Formats: sequence, structure tokens, C-alpha cells
Amino acid sequence: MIKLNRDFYRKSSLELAKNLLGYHLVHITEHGRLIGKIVETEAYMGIHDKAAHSYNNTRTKRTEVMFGSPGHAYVYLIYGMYNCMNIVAAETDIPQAVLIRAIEPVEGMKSMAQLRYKKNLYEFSKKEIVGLSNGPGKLCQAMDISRNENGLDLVNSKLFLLENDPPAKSDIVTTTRINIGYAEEAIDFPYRFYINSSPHVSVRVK
DNA sequence: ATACAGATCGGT
DNA sequence: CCGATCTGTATA
Repeated sequence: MIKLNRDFYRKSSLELAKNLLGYHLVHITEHGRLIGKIVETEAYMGIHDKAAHSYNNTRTKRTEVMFGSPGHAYVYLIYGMYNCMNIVAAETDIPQAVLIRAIEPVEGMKSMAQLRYKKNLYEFSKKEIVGLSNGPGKLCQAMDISRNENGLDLVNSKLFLLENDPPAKSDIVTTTRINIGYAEEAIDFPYRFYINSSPHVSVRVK
């Protein structure tokens, strides 16, 4: 499998969000090598997207990474207690990113279970295995991703992506983003993508 | 200096 | 449906 290079990320977050489905997210940690297959993404399209942190060119300490070169991690704290991981897209000074909303565990499930539940995996039901990473906060916990990883270069660090077989076009659902009720017209933008056949998706349409 | 709301989750 | 929990951001 091939590690993605800088140029792969050099495209709009909308394109990147679609392209990332099926690819593997890898984190080399003290708990071992943790790998998840990306099954759900959302695009945040930047300065004209009212759902985006970078809407209206908001450039602060938090959003700074998104203004840098593509292929870096943007990790932020949400609701005072969870982390969300994004991948910076587009060009320098064009602050777009892709939120990773769900993964399917591929390697390191025991460590993931420890990180999320403080229990051993063999006593887990299928439901609990799905619960490891079917949401943006959950997957960060399972993959040991926190604000310590904010700003990491995915081309040159222990956190990176591997190319993998993409899903069939017919297996991809395109729909609206989750929990952006404040975003007015952007509420209806079809910027969320998931692999329909995966049990690890966070929320399904109707 | 202060107010306030949030790209979530787990329990009721 | 509700509360947890705390930081980022805007306003003054």
C-alpha cells in the first residue's frame, strides 16, 4: 500500500472527502500500530461555508493549521471533552479541511478497546466493536489522536494515510452534514459521504 | 474581563 | 432529551 504524498491533498476538500473513503488512517503509537479504514467524511469548504471554522476567513490560533499547506492534521477540542480530526486540503491560504467521522478498525483493535473502554476486546459484542470508532470523537479516542497531534504533517510523521481500494460508486451515499444547525444555507449542502455497506457509519440517512 | 455556544457522546 | 465540561471566539 502506498503512502499518500503532498500532491494528493492538493485539491478541494469536497474532492478530498470523496477520495478518502476506503483509505487507511495509520497512527504509530506507544500502544502499537493503529489502523482504521475511513468510512465516513465531511468536507468543510472554507471562507464561504458557514459551517466551517474558517468561515469568513477566521484566522486564529485554532484555525491556523488550515491556512497552511495541505496534508496536515487539524485536531480540535469539541464540547470541552472530545477531539475531532480533520485533514487539511487545498492550497496554502485556502483554509479547507475534511473531517474524519468514522473508521472501521483494521489493526490494533485490542489497543483501541483499551483506549476507549479500558477493557479487553475478547469480551466485546459486535455492537461494542462498532462503537469503538463510529463517530468523530470516538475514533480519535480509539486511534489515540488528541490535540497533541494537531499540526502534524501526514506526509512526514507517525500519523499518515495509505492508499487502498476505493468503494464502488454505487456504495457511496452523499448527504448533508451532521450537527451544523447554526450554518443557515450551508445546512443543506451535500458535503457528507459514507460507505453504505459499512456497519461503522455514525448516522444514516432516513 | 466576561459571556456564550459548540463539526459529541453516553445515559435516561 | 439532557447534561458534562472547557476552550475558542467575539465583544467591550
